[in-house]
Amino acid sequence: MATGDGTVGKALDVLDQIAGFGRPVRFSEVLAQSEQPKATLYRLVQTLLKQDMLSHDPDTGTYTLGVRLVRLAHAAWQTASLAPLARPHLDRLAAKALETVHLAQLDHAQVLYVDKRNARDPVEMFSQAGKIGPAYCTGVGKAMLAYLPEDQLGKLLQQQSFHRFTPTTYTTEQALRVELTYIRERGHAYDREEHEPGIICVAVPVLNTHGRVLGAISVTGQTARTDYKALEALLPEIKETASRIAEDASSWAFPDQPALAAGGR
Amino acid sequence: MATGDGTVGKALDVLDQIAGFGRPVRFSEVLAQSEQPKATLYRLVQTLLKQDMLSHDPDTGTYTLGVRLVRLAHAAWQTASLAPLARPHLDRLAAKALETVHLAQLDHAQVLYVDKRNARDPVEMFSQAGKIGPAYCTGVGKAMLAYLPEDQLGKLLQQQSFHRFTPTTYTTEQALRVELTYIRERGHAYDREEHEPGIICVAVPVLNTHGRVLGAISVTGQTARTDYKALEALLPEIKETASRIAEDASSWAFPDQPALAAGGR
DNA sequence: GAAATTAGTTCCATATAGTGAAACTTAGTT
DNA sequence: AACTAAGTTTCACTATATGGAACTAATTTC
Repeated sequence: MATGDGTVGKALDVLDQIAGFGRPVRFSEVLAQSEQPKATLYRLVQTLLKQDMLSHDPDTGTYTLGVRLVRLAHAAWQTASLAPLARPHLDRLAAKALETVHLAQLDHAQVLYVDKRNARDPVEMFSQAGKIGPAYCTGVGKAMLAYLPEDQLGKLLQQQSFHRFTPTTYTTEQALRVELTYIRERGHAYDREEHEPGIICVAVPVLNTHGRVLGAISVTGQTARTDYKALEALLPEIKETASRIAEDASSWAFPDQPALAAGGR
Repeated sequence: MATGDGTVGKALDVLDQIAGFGRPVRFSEVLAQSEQPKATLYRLVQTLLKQDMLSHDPDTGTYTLGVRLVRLAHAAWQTASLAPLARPHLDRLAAKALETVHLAQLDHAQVLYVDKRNARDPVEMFSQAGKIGPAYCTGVGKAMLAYLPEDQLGKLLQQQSFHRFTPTTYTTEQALRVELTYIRERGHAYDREEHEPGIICVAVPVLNTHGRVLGAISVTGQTARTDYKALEALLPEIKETASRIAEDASSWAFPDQPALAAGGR
């Protein structure tokens, strides 16, 4: 928990903490969770309040994440996540796949689902996305790990818990490393009920021009309703989708009107 | 622009700034916009980088908002915005209204649209929301201003630009204040093509139990396709929706299992 | 209704953590 | 090889954050 790093680090930890509650919280609740002494925490909260990163309801004496975060949230979603850019491609894939499609990115040792498309009810959205999961036992997670440079991979693997969720979960770094080799060879990853019984998926990484991992997409099914054969049949589509997303991502990075920048907000 | 406030404030300003670009930026671009001296800015960026609030692409030497923000984004959206909670109510309203429905909240002197429902294509979402607009000449903006306590209202009105967008735009504080009185009297606000020609709307504030302004909802139409009569006919529905949202908001603030809190991430 | 408990806020001497001018190191030009 | 611009590091200085403790509501208990 202790990210340590200076005042800014502490302030951000407070934000994370309050975000973690998922509801309005009182000062004392935060204090109980915090390592910071009362006065320090108090000042941090006050600072964040003045910065509009938190808001305070004087009626109930509770704190919530503030509007400025919501605004930044929007920008982050637009810029830092592949979601908005990948949307049309995912839609197309979801329509063909008739199964649940996920778009994920790496967040430290974990997988962050940034978008999800369900063939049946195409609505749902941001509320659905935002979930996190373990990297070592999900299709998208393994697909991304497989294409990471060794130094990063090493660090991330050390952070994995290798908890056994199901009988097929890889529970050692070595076993996982072998699997990653196969994934690199064939260009896609499987989830063979490694995280949840009855849930299988095929996943493909999204790599930019330099071969760097941007994210991964997957098509998920239930053993009751589908099998590997059916999912594999979709692989050309999935790979096509991944490369289209990668293409869009590479081109948008530098819209060639850097002149506009001066105009700012 | 200079929010001033300590190291945290400066760091957040950097985030805002990078968010403002809406694309990956180089250090020098940020530096050019910044009031901070090179070394200071550099350290701030490094800190944010270490904190995962920014990410750096070594291939292009550019910075983007980081995954941690995307994660916070999700939490902020869930907690700080009325959107997820209002969703089912808005859906119902949109179905009946057959017009565009907006949900907005106040962000300083501006209106932040946190959700938007279009009767025709019910998809779209976070990407669509997040827009901001002026408070003094939009239905939702005026609906919220009308119910603000005087001290806050005074401050906000000073920040309004009162730019004339159309012939009907209120361009003085005084004129707007008169309008606000009427809004309080009848309980709803109109946008009489004050922001965009041909666009009209009725808006209603969402007030919590204590009478505090949480947000506002509106139904928008085009003069070409509809008129005030038609929109007014929807008022009972709109007001009903607003009070339902308010109700939900009040009850969710304190789910009565505060014991769970200890479990947190 | 006085005493005790808990939540929230302010003080202030201290030292830590942030500052920024300048020097240095790449990397890219001419 | 000489020049320029972008990015990074250094270091003496000092502004800023720190946190123990004291203070002030609010609640609760006896």
